[in-house]
Amino acid sequence: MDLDLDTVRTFVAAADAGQFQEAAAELAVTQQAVSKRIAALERNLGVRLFTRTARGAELTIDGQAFLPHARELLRVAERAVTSVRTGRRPLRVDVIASRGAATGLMRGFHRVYPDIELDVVMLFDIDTAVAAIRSGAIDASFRAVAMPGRPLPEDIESVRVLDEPLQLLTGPAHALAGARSVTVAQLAGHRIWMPGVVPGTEWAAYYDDLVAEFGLTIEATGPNFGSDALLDTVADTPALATFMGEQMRLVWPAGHGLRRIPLTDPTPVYPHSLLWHRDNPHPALATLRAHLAAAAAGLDAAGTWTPNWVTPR
Amino acid sequence: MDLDLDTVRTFVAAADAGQFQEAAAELAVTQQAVSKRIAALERNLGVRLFTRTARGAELTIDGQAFLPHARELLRVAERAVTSVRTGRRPLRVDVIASRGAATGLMRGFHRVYPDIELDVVMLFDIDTAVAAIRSGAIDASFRAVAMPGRPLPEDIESVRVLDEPLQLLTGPAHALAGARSVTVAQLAGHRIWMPGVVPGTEWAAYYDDLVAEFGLTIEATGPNFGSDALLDTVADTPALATFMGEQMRLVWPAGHGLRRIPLTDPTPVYPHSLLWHRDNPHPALATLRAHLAAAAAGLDAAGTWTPNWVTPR
DNA sequence: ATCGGCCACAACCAGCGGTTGTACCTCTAG
DNA sequence: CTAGAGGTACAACCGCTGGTTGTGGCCGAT
Repeated sequence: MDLDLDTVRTFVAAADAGQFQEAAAELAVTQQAVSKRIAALERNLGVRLFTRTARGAELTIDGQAFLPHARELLRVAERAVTSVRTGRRPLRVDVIASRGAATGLMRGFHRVYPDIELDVVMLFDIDTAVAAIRSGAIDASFRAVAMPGRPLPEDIESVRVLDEPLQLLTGPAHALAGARSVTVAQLAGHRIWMPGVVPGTEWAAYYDDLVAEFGLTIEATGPNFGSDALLDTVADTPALATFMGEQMRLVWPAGHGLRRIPLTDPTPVYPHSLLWHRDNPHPALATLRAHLAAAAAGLDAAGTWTPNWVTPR
Repeated sequence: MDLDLDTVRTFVAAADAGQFQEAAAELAVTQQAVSKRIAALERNLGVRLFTRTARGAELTIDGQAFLPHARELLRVAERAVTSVRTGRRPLRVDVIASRGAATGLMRGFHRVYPDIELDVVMLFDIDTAVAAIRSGAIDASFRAVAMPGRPLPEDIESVRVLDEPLQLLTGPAHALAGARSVTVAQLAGHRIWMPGVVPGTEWAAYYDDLVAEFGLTIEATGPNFGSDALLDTVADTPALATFMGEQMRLVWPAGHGLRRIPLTDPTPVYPHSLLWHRDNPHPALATLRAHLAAAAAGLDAAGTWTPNWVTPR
């Protein structure tokens, strides 16, 4: 069984017209073609959709039930096409990780502006994102930090939109597992494991600064086998802990007793910025920027830490 | 431009597999067929969806943006097909008029149980509805009243689920237009116009009883040109008023100054009942009945009027 | 440098889905 | 009652879409 959108369109036209002939005229085909399409659709679905009368065709109950689904199908097909049509396409935003803070911000935006069509993609790194912004392939990008000593191109604008506090993630047997909160100084001497942090990226620079300033021990070695494997290991290893953004949503392994512990004194935060092209005329981009600016106005930098090279607020 | 669902399915399979060969194997076609389908899709959309590499094909940014729409399209197509598949199909409910109280009840049900799939149809009269319930073409029907002296067949069960108060609808120049509420007795001598009430139906019987008991003047004559025409006429004719269910949502003609005036002493109510087949095993039907029973428990019959032949509460 | 894995292009062919022509049904008008 | 209008279905025909097999080219790994 496979629906054919042309046939579905024919069905909707016939249902609206109340007869095959008129639908055929609208669709610029012969009445016989419509008759055959509907017959094929009915054969495929295994139900009768119209009762043929002397002055047309009217929907059966099955046809009535099918009609809204058919309309929805055409709507979705239309949206799918416009999602890749250049010009008046949905706002296309790149987020850094599907469960991170950027996704949360976009969800919040969508709640406030449900009528603004959005497409979300995930690019590999900030260089790809900047190139995509310049080429117009995307309209905006959430990036955690700017690289030290490497300013953005002049035609790319950016603004800090969210500071996401870092939390410590430990297993139940970890020495700090019972703490309600932990100061950064207390972490000295504990092993912090951050696999998958690629040297040379903004993340590596961020943790390098954190280590240098507070004398932590961060092991960035080892390949990233995915967050599931990371969580399993942390849960089972009393001597290991890791960092994680406060808003990161996890597929929480049941019964592992993992703890999320806030960091204080100061609280290291991931600075999230929105990047876009100076000349991008997409109307929804202005709305997004205004929305995020309003949301960011409530941020409080007191007691937080970031490397000194990040984009200022 | 017209999407082909088979092609879209191929696109999703290729995106998931990361290469055309594996997608081809899953779809039981040759690699060349997949290649041609994707090429055709890209040509139709006017964008490149994959970048071909030596070890497969990975999504472009456009491809990433298109992917969720493609998945959605397949989901909707799947739902469309199941909506007419016998067995495990969505709960199919007949409502008496698209903007009436029954629709409101179903919306409330959908809010509480958003995961229960629903299809709503509108049948012509109670006889059609009963036949459809007995044949299994629909699972339940909202009907306003039972006919006097014509009990439901034994295999059809029903329960009162809502009493919808009647309101008076007048134009701005009507004698009662300024009233906050109107007693039924005050209506004596005023012309109430109810075009489109077909003699012999439950509606006709309802208004016959109302007339007989309170001495009103109801004109049921004339064809029904639709609610728009009715509203226009009522708005422009000082001597005319009509009845309307409290929950009826109207396409309110702007600037016509129409007034909805509650009726009291007593308040005539449309009794809405849910009808279903004794032996219908659809699990969602039990949920709907329980939901409506809970909602109906809060009804208060004090000060209301119905004909004495309606299904008791 | 060669091999393996993957995608694209070419040639071919079956069948889907269109067209025209016609039959049949039903309601209505004379 | 009959004839005509308006609507749908069936039959025959055919072009083109979309599959197949065969083959070549590209890229990365050994």
